[in-house]
Amino acid sequence: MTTRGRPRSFDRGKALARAMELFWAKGFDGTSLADLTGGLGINPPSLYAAFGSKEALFLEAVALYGETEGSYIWKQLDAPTAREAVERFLRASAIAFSRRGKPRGCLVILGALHPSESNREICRRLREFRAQNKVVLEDRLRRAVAEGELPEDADCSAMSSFILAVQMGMSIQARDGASRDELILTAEWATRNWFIPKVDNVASDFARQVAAKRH
Amino acid sequence: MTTRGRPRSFDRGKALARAMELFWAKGFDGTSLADLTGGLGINPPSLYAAFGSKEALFLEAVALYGETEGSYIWKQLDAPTAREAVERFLRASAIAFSRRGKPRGCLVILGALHPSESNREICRRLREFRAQNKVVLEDRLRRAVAEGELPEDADCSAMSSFILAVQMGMSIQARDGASRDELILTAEWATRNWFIPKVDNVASDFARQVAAKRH
DNA sequence: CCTGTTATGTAGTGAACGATACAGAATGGC
DNA sequence: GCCATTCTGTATCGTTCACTACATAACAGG
Repeated sequence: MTTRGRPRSFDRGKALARAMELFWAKGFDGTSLADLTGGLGINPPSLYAAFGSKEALFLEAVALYGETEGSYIWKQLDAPTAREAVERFLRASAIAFSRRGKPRGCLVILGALHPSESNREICRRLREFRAQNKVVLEDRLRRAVAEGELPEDADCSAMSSFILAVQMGMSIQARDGASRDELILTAEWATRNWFIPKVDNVASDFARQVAAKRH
Repeated sequence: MTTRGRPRSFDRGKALARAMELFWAKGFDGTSLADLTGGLGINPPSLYAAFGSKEALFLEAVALYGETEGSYIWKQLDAPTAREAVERFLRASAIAFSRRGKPRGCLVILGALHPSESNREICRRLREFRAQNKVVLEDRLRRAVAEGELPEDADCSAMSSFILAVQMGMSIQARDGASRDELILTAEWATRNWFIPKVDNVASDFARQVAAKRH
C-alpha cells in the first residue's frame, strides 16, 4: 500500500521550499493563497491536499527555515568560548539576513508580529520559537559562567536579551535595505567590548585613558 | 464662513488618537476599516469625510505618534553628553514601549514591515522616518566627536546603526511580552561599556584584569 | 421661512480573501 | 477490464476587504 491513486504532479519538497521563500519575503498575512498557488505553480486543491491549510504550510515552512538558515545561525554557539560564540552568532545572522536572491531578515522574527483573529496561533508559535531561542543562548552564557569565562554574577538573562535584541534589530535593518557590511558592523559593535564587570564607570575611565594614550 | 453645514458629530482629535492606538496595536494591514469605524464609533462615510482614506488616516496617526511618544524618546538626545543622550534615549524607548494600557513597541518600527501592493507607500514612508531618525542620532554622535567626547575616528554611522538595532529589537521584545524592567536591562546593556577605542582585544584583557582584581 | 452646504446612516459596490464541491484523470491491485 | 484510491483543474463558496452612492439630517446665511 505504498503509492495508490493518481501520483502527485509536483515536487512537494521544492514546493515547500518555494512557499518558505514567499512567507519569508511577505510574512504570513502578506502572503495570499493566490501568491502561493501562483508561486508554486499549482491549484488550491493540490495545495490543500499536500499541506492541509495555509497555516500548516507556514508551520512546515518555519520548520524548514529552522533546519537551514536557523541551523546555520545557531550552530555558531558551539564555538569554544562564549565570546566567539556570540560574535559568530551575530555575524552569521548578518550574513543569513542579507543573502543575494533570498528575502532579507529572519522568517521567525518577521513572519507574524501583529496578532489577529486569523494568525493568532502562528503568532504564538513564532513567539515560542523566539522564547526557546533565548533559552538556548542564555544556557550557552551560563556555561561560560560555569567555565570561568564570565564572572559568577554575570546577568546571563539580560545579556541574552540584549544580544537577541541586536539580532532582531538587524532583521529589520536588513529589511530596510542595510547592506551586509552595515549589518556586520552592527553585529561587531554589539560584542566590541564584550563583558566588562560593572564597577562604576570604570569602563569610561578606561576609555579615556586609552584615548589619551593614543595622542 | 467658518462653520457652514451640518457640524461634525465626533471629536476629530480624539478619533485620531484612537485610530493611532489601533494602528499601533495591530499595524496598518492588521487594522481593518471595520476595526477603525468600530473603535472610533463612527461610520465609514464620516471617516472618509474627516480623514480621506485609511492611508491618509494612518499617516496622520504616525504624525501624532511622532509628536507624542516620538518626541518623548528623541528629545533625550539633548542631554549634555552623547553617552547620557544615548542612555536616556534607549531608556525612554524602553519606557515608551511598555506603557500600561498602551500598545507595546513602536508604531514607526512595527507599523508596516512587509511591503505589499496595498501598503507600499506606507512602508516607504515609515522606512523614510526610520532613515531620518538614524541621521538625527548620527549627527548627535558626530557632535560628540567634534566636542572631543568621542575619538576622531569613531564610526558614528556604525554606532548609530547599532543603537537603533537595539531599539528595534526592544520594540519586538516589548511586543513579545518583555517587562519594562527587562527592556531597561537590554537598553542598559547596550551602553554599559560605551565607547572603547578598538585596540586589539584590549577590552577583554581589561575585563580579565578587573575580574582578577575582584577575587 | 427657504436655500446652500456639510455630515450622517443605510446599504450597498466590486475585488480579494481562505477554503471547497465536483467531476474527471491517473495510478495500483485484482 | 474494472474497481478503489488519490490527485488535478474548473468553478466556485461565503466572508471580509476598502470604499462609496444616495437620501436625509443639521447647521449658517439670507
